[in-house]
Amino acid sequence: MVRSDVILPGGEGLSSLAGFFRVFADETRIQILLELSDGEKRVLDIANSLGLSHSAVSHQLQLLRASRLVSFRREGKNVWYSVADEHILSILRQGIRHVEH
Amino acid sequence: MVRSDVILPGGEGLSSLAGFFRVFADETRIQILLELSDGEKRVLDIANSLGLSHSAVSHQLQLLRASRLVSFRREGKNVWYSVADEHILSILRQGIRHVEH
DNA sequence: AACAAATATGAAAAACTGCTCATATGACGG
DNA sequence: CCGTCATATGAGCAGTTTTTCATATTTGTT
Repeated sequence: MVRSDVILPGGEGLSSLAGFFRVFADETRIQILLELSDGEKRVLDIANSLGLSHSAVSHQLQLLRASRLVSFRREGKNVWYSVADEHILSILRQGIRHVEH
Repeated sequence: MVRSDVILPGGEGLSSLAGFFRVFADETRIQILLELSDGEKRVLDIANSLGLSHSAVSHQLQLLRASRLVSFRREGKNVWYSVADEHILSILRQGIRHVEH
């Protein structure tokens, strides 16, 4: 494999590429994504499952929303979150495969 | 896709998974890996190409070594670095594809 | 041996992250 | 409308990360 096979990201692309990987670079966010891989969940569902404060989860979900890794829909008081698309989980899976050797 | 399709990493696996993605979560390290995707390079080659100090590059290379993302061989005064395996670049490529939509 | 070249390392500053705590917003029931 | 439930947001703190600067190590040359 030579460099020309990699589409080189220039200045701004480089920053968004690093930013993209940075989202996965946190245990809490990974756990949230894995929780959501199970299906739609609300903020408190996730917080309870993972033993985290609702605030911590909400903050991370805002970040995941901003990065477009999760979708959400409001239903009354509740907000249901889900993984934005299959591709996200496929990247996680690839990472898992790598750390498992 | 349901959760059982994702091999769930437990406590320690979760941390190494996050750690794995963290390596890609930095512009400088991505640039270094892209430089190396071109073929073997020395510390100063990389530093000059990217306009960084040799010290900064050397520090990052130690980190990339510790994470086993790069290989290296000593040749006299020089140390030649290269990407450890094709899989690393394939993950980078997948990320690039994603940020490009 | 003395020196220069390439790389490595340590410490400390500067920048960034993720959490907590407190407060705010928005929706529903009474 | 008032209280409560679910979620969101802002400020600040603690811990981590990345760079810089100075110094050390290692190898080759004269």
